[in-house]
Amino acid sequence: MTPDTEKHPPVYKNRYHRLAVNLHCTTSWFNRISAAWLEPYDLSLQQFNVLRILRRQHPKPSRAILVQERMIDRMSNVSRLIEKLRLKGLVERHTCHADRRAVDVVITEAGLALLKELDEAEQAWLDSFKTLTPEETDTLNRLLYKLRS
Amino acid sequence: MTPDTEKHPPVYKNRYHRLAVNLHCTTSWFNRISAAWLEPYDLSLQQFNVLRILRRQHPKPSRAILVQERMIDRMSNVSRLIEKLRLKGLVERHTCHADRRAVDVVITEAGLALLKELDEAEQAWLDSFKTLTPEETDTLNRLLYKLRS
DNA sequence: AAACAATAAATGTCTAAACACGTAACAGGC
DNA sequence: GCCTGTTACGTGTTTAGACATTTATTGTTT
Repeated sequence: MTPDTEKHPPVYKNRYHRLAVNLHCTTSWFNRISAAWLEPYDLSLQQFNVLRILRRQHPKPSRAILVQERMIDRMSNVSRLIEKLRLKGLVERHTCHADRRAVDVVITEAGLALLKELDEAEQAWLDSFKTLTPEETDTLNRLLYKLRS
Repeated sequence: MTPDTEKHPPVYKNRYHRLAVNLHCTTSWFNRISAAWLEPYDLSLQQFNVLRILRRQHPKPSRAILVQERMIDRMSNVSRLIEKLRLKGLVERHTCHADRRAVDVVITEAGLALLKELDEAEQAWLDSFKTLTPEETDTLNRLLYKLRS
């Protein structure tokens, strides 16, 4: 389950080096469990997040560029991602009246319904983190935020 | 620099939900800075780690499957990854005498020299984490490890 | 020894990300 | 209105990852 790297750990130069390896393991682990919980719904974590961004604006439309700016993993491929959601019937896309370069994206009823279903399923995923106590979770949140700042 | 998601945060359901988003941001951030520091050496984090696994065994050869088991990001494409390192002259590959299904992989002098160069450059990368105090780093290490357990 | 299963690598295929570039629309200066 | 630069999006291409399948070799059973 866990990589053997943890059983045969490299000799850490110092605590910061240890953190680097630890973060690498964590990113790998996080990507695995995220993909796993969304897999039954045929969504990627990216797509899930875009849907949530759209829901936060609903019923107002969101321009594609706003979605891109708010995405966690920046990417230049928002067009393709939105197109995939559209093909699944989860969003609608209309060229913006005010600015015909721009695209207005709106989450559909189907999209909202899926998100609602996911909201419930999400708790099971979040429970993966319950190995940590509430206090530890708060500390981890604070430290991760500080790390990136 | 940081995604706008942090400036327009979603309404967190609870601290664990907040952790999920936080981890997503962290994985994204970590992948970015990791790729950035290795980019001048034309290595991926994966390739770097494989070289380190090989160095830990040096001068003994490592079988491909051992490398795969110790990799942090598991993947089925070890063959291709090793082939890329071989094309760069960083490793050598010989079919194993004892078991002709297996492949012995050894890091070359060039590979060792590159790693030595990287060891020095690595410190600059690790300094990215110095926003945390030593105590905070130890705490973070402990919490991340506990999180995945 | 023959048959069968198990193992170690390699490969094929499909999908997604990274990056650069192209295109259409707008905005401002003249 | 025309020119220039900028913006918003789309697309083409290359590369890497995920997953399944294939091939060659080894071990095991009878």
